[in-house]
Amino acid sequence: MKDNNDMPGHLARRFQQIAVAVFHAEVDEAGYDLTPVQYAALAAISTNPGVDQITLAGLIAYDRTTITGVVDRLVQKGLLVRNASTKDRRARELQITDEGRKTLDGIAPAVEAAQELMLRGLTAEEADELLRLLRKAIAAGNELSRAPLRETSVTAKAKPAT
Amino acid sequence: MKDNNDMPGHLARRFQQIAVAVFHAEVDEAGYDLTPVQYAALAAISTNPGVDQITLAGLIAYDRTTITGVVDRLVQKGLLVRNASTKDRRARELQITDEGRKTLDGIAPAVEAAQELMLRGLTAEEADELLRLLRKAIAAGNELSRAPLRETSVTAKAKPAT
DNA sequence: CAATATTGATCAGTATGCTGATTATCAGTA
DNA sequence: TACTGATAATCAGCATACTGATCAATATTG
Repeated sequence: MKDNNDMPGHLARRFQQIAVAVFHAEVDEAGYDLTPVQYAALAAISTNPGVDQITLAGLIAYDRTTITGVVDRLVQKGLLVRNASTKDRRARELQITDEGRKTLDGIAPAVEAAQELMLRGLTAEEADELLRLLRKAIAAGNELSRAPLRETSVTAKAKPAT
Repeated sequence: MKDNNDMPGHLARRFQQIAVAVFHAEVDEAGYDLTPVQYAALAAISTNPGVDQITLAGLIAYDRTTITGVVDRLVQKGLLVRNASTKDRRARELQITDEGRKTLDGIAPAVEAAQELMLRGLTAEEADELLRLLRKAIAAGNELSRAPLRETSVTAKAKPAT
C-alpha cells in the first residue's frame, strides 16, 4: 500500500495548505486583510497597469472565472479601479489606486517573511533546489491545467516583437 | 522586483493546481467521478475502518469542517456508510462499502498514472528529491496550518503504546 | 456587407478550505 | 450529583477554483 507521503499530489496539497496558512498569519499580524490570491493580483496589476482581466489571469495562472470575484473584492476594498476599455468595449482595464499601492508597499515585509517561514525546515541550498524542481515540474505541466501561465503582457500585445 | 517564480507560495499553488487537473483528467478518463480529496478520504477509511471524522481529518490533514461535506458526498454516492458510534454518541464511525472498495480498486491505476504525470518534467532522481524536500518542508510547517497531520490512528487510540 | 467564428467578461452550479459559533455528549472533579 | 471543561460534529459565512453556458463586442471570411 502506497503511503500518502509518496504521493506528489498529496504533498502538493499539504505544502500549499501550509503556505496559505503562513501567508495569512504574517499578513494578519502586519495588520492587513489580503489573501494570497488578492496579493498576487494586486502585484501583477501594479507591474502591468491597464491589463485586462484575461491577460491578468494568464500572468499569474488563474482561471478566468476566478478573476472576476477576486477583482470584485479588490475594487470593493478600494485597491483597484476597473474601467471599460476604450479600444475594446468588451474588456476592462485594471489600475491600482494610491491606496492599493500603499497596501502593496506596506505588506511587502510580511509577504517576504511568509515566503521564508514556509521553507524554514530546509537549508538555503535545499530551498533553492525545491524551487528549481517545482519550476521545472510546473513548466512541464503548464498546459495541463485550465489556467496556464501566459507570459503575454499588455506591453507585448501593444508592441509585438516583430 | 521579485519574480513570481521565486515565490514558494506561488509555486506551491501552481504545482497543486496542475496536480488537481491531472488527477481529474486521468480519473475522468477511467470513467470515475471522484475528486482528489474524496479519493484520499476513501483510501484512509479503507485502511482505518470505523474511524471517526476527527481522526480521519488528522490522518489526511484536512480541516474538520471540510470533512463533513466530503463525507456527505461520499455517502451520497454510496461509497461510505456513516453510523453513530455506540461507544461515543457524539462520534460517527465511517465504513467503506463494497461499492466503495470496488471504486478504490478500479481507480488505482488512474491515480498512479496521475502521480507520474504531474512529475513528467523531472528525472527519477529529481522526482525523488522533490518529494523528499516537500516532506521535509511540510514536517517543519505541520503545526502552522489549522489542519495538521495527526498520526493517531483508531488502533493506536484503542491500544496505547504504553 | 453578411454570416461566422472568436474573444472578454460574467453567471450558475459544485466542491474545497478556512474562521468562528453552536449543539450534544462525554470526562473529571468537588 | 452538580459543575466545569473538553470534544465530535455541524452550521453559517466567506473566498478560492473549477465546468460549462451566456451575452456583448470584435475579427474574419466569403
